[in-house]
Amino acid sequence: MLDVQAPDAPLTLCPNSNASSECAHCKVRALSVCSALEAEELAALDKLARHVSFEKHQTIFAQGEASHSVFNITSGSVRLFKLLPDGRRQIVGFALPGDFLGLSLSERNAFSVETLSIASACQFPRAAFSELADAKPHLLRRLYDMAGHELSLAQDQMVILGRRTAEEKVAAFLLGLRKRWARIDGSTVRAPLPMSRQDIGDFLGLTVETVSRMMTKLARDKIIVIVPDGVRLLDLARLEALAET
Amino acid sequence: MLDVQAPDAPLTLCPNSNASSECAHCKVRALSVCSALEAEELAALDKLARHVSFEKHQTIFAQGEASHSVFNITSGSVRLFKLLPDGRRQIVGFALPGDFLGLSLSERNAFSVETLSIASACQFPRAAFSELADAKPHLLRRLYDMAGHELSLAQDQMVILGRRTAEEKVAAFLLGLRKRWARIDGSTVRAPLPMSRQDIGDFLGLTVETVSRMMTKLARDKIIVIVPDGVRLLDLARLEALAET
DNA sequence: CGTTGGGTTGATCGACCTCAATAAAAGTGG
DNA sequence: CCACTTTTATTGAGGTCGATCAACCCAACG
Repeated sequence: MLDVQAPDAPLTLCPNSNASSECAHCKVRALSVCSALEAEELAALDKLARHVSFEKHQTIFAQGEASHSVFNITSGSVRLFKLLPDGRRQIVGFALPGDFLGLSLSERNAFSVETLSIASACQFPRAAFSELADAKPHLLRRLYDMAGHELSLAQDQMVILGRRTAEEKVAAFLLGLRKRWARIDGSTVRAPLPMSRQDIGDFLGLTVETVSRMMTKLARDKIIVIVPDGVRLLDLARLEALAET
Repeated sequence: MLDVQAPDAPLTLCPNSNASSECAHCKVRALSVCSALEAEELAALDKLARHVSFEKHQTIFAQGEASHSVFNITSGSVRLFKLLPDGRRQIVGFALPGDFLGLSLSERNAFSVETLSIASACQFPRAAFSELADAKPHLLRRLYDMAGHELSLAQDQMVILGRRTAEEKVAAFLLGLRKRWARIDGSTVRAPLPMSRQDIGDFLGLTVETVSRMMTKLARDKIIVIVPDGVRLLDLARLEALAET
């Protein structure tokens, strides 16, 4: 895993050979699938890794296609979504640096993934990765724990989608996102929003307009401040009261 | 795992010793976590298993409590749900025979589980089960694959909750449930509904009344027939058209 | 600058919720 | 097996939250 946040990182595929011994410098390693692996396992992973970079709004893989690779996001962020035949879209998640794409290792992609910004990732061939998981129980356990965590987040999202009002949805979304950013950059009140209002709406089961209205309502109530590229959470207590679990 | 569907099975905890060598007779083995395990692994699982039975509407475990056990449902069915402080409820899933409860192996239960009918299960101590998973890579891999499958179902449910109309929700629910019953009893058009309309509503993000109205609408349109304890799916094609992925 | 892709705001509409009544089913005790 | 209660399901009438439709704003960018 390269240090992909170097400003001059090329927007191209890097040859596999470049990836070796780069895990040691990886900024997201502590957050990602690679954490808590032994040296030998990390080395084996390293051998499979190929570092890739993507432009803004580029498709990484598409729903329904055969799945060739799994990815570990190293910089930037992406949206995971499902499309209905009539064009309705449900975003099933956003992946931030350190997040893993392809936990379910299925033959076909269950959703599409597009970047929200320029982004980079470690790419692993799916079949080889699956075999490595079978050969390295620590890795498999790590994947299992991550899948359990994702499952739990998905269930939280079901509550949000099924039983919360528009205002509660937006509050819960902002809190959840801030929490995830906190792991990455330690920020405590800033929540960058690399995704559009439309994306937020498609994640929360709302329209753009409703998301916008709820954001301005939260801002008018002095609970958040809308800043360029994100929000600042002013009143965590009231935000949590709105999003109460 | 006992043959729990014996009509005179007592509604009590069975001593651990009774469970040994019973996996061989388990009716749900082919469907459950136990499938695709080697003899030695199955024996190790068997040693941890304790067979338990539950009455109708009994709580198996509750949201927020420390998690002591994981379960494999052997008969009957249960609802998995999350409660908000104000009483709103979101059902995050129904478990049928063969389904596993506790995939995420977390310290605290993320949801509550209640039976919908009399039910029975194989109970395993969580800590010992987790250790066994680390010791038996086949078991771990099986758990991982099941978690990936559950995650995929959860994402499908997000689409249903976020982007489908009431009628589509009910149609998708009935189709999904029939598919799951088909694995168990091979039935092709019958979908038993052990859960109440309220449960269905809390699963789909609807009210009881709306569920009832949509069911009668589907029945009026000759797409389903409402029968005691369930529905019969008359027109799979039209039902699938409504639920189209 | 014009154009384009968000984002915000307002007015109106409708799908689903709420409240209420009734019906049907499932227990329960005699 | 039958009154009686309790629970669950259905149906109707009316209200509301969020969707829809439609302007308008604003910043980025060729």
